[in-house]
Amino acid sequence: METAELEKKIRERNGRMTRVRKAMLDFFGTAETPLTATSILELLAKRRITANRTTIYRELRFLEDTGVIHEVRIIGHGRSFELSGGHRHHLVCLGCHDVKSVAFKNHLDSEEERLLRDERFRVSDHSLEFYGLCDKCSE
Amino acid sequence: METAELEKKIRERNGRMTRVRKAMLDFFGTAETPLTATSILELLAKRRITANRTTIYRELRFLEDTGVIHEVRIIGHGRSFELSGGHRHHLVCLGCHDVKSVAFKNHLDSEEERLLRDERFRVSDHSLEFYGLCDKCSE
DNA sequence: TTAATTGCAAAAGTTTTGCACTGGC
DNA sequence: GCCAGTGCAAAACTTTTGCAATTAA
Repeated sequence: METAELEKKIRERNGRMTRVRKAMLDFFGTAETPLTATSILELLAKRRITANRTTIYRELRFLEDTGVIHEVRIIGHGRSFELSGGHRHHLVCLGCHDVKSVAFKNHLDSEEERLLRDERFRVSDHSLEFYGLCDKCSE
Repeated sequence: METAELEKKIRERNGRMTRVRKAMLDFFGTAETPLTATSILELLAKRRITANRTTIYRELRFLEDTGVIHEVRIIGHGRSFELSGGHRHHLVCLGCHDVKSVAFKNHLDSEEERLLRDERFRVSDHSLEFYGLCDKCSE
């Protein structure tokens, strides 16, 4: 999503461009991995920006409600979020515990059609995580 | 997994067949949805079995270390677990919040090969969740 | 100005740990 | 009897809520 588009979405919700919000949008825009409340606090600290943990949680909820970010759940990690659009697939290294978001088209459309037919389940979204070893951790 | 096979795995780890463990194996064996510590406590209560929450967490860890169960992470739900082998795919209804485990073969092998080639990521496992509306909640 | 945002304190929920006691085999 | 399993209390984390103070527009 473009920065301009993000700002537009936020304005629509009567959102203001505050110090913390701006920094968080920046973090989400550049991160290659989903972010947790705690990791966001650490990133803020590096930039010498002080913010209360409560503010981060409230901001995460706001950005999620606004559709700017979405939640990601990965085994062995805390509740995390990433920018909406495109992503939703992750490579989770069981060695160094790093998580990399990868954007790629996959062929789950036929699977989703099958679920609608056989299970009468109407898929609107999906998430896919691969667990294994990254290049560095493969020895 | 067969009950006999489960018991064997547990014996190998010097595990004993206790009241709580037996009940939990039964729950996991029959549940069609992943179970959380809290839902297990509720199931135990229905059977008039009293157990401390700490015991449940310790048992979950034991069964996970033993390879009997594995963790499942689903958006909007607490940390949950299900019996290992086969499953790993879930239909998550955004209406009633029910989660159904479904076993099916999928065609991610070529995707995993691609990840090894392009990303040098050695996949050992994956998890796939579909979010949407179940039959009842589709109106 | 004025409504959104924030900080702080407190509460609620989840998960882990230490230690002494109990119970399966 | 031995050692795995358990309960209890307490601690460590994570997330939410209420309220008063602050600030972007």
